[in-house]
Amino acid sequence: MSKGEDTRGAILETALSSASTLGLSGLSIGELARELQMSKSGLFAHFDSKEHLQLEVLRTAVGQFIDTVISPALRQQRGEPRVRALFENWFAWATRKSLPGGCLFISSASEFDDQPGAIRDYLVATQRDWLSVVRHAVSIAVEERHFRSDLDPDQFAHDFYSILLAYHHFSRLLESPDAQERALRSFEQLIGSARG
Amino acid sequence: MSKGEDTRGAILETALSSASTLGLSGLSIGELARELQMSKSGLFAHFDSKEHLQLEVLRTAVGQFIDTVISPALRQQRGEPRVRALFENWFAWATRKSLPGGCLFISSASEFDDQPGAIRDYLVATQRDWLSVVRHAVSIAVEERHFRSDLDPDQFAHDFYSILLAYHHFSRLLESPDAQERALRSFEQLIGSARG
DNA sequence: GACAAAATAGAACGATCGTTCTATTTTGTC
DNA sequence: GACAAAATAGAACGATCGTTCTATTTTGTC
Repeated sequence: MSKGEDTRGAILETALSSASTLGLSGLSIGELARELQMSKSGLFAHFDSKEHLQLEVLRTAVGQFIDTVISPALRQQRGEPRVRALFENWFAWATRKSLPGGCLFISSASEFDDQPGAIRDYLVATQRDWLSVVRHAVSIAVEERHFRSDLDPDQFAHDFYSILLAYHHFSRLLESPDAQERALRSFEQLIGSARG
Repeated sequence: MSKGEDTRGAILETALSSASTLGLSGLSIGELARELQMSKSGLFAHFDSKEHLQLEVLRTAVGQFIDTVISPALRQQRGEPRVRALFENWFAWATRKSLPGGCLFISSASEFDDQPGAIRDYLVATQRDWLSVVRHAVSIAVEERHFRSDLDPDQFAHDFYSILLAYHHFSRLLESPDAQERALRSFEQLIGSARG
């Protein structure tokens, strides 16, 4: 790994962490340079534009999401266990130390839902991918007869993600101490109704 | 109504609308002044600080929320009809023309969940109030024997709001055409399980 | 260690930010 | 319509924004 790639990686780590609390738009090249003790122009040279930096931050987050949430789940047994793993791993993701402000995808969602452009497009694609990973795991669980055959995997994926969205909202803004417990309960109910 | 109050009201209307798409932090006094064809300093004089302007925008939104969602629901029959009205009225709120960017409370939530201060405090208080309005309507429905007696109104309010949060996410970012239909279906299921 | 290439720093750009100050205009009352 | 009060405008502030340019330093290769 060359020096440049090293620096670039360090910048993206720091930027990801601060984007999770300040939002992607809240990122400031000057502020990042100060944190990393380098010059604005030196930092800028790695990305050519702020939007490109923001996209790279999102790509970094996607990489971590795959490593933390998706890949470990794929190593679990097909069917219900894998669906459960996706759910549990997501919590590990949303509470990991490198994301002090919670899931970057969720916080960026309302930030960019009205801002057309490359960032919004990438966010939308990412969310669609995530939903289809869940949907696919669910249809495998139907195949394996862990879930009932008339289950709608699309609706399940939707309800699955709803639980996570609500958890994020309640735990971060309202600081409800029972947010996680509630999410777990909702999830068990969802699984229960899927078993039929 | 004096001239000053008139202007102030017009500023808040415009600011609310643009905050719904750009976020509360995205508000710019210079940009607002341009839209309203007045001077920055003339506009500024009404609020004394940007944070105060942001708080007043939120207060304006709360007023509209009460008028659109809560008051009409309180005029409905106690019990399940009132709970239904709260749900339906919320959709009118989230799609109203003065909020082109959707519900300001939801978009501000992830924007300020990591920014301590008066705005965050006010948002938290607002969300708590809203949840307790729902909770109260639900316990009345229990009293009226529309819902089963062992129903947990707190959990119901949580699930109720989860549906709205998910709808907001899916309809705004992913532009799912079936988001509302899905929300309605989830709501009917929630009501069904509450009847017991 | 010479040397080109890669990485970083420094200074400056035009633009915009929120805010303060003073001057001017408009409003409402007698 | 005179007159004080209220509302608005204008100019300027220091700070920060993303970006561009040129100069310097550091890296990696022979």
